[in-house]
Amino acid sequence: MSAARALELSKQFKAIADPNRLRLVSLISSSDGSEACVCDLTEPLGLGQPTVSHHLKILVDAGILHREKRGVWAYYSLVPGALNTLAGVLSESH
Amino acid sequence: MSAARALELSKQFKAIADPNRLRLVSLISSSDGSEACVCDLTEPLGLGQPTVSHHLKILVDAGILHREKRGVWAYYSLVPGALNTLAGVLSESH
DNA sequence: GAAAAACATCGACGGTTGTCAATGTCAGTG
DNA sequence: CACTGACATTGACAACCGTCGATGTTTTTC
Repeated sequence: MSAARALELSKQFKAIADPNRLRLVSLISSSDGSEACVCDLTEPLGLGQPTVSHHLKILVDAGILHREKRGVWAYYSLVPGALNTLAGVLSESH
Repeated sequence: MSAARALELSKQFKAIADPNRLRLVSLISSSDGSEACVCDLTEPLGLGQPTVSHHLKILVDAGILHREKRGVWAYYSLVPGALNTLAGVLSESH
């Protein structure tokens, strides 16, 4: 694996290598319509709203979550295939 | 996903969420006999021996690599199924 | 337009991480 | 037993990370 490819992949793995972000992804994927707004996510995680927004931004920047603003709410959903690509890296060739 | 389970998984993801450790895993899995010693790994990564040993220890502590001392050399290999378990987490239920 | 609600951003703080130089440990060699 | 080579451990340092309180922005409501 090239250094450049490793750096690229590490950015995505870093994004999910946090307990609260793993729970965010899990909560969103199991939500109604596979999407959730920030106000639905703060209480089950026990974190403040700014902290949850911060984590969500990291996941969006890594290409794992998608953000859609509808009215006053921001709805977050999984980017199709993003996690599967990472899963493929971990299971290939061994 | 429970907070405890998320914490447990995040420790393993943190272990591979580093470009040099991703390359270590890749180098080892593609090595002859699927194992390698430290002296084989320092040069392709361009890192010092203590740094490589440090990264390898993190991967061993996370249950991703196995360490076997034979004479003066320490041989590192993949723990069977460890990466596949992580891959399963990323591809289940969505 | 004022007020409220949802969310983002900023600044700051302790804790963690990746790297290196120096040193320690242990097995093999002569 | 002294020496060498492979590796682990320690200590130190800058950089980064997760969290929070405070504040800014935007949309809806009255």
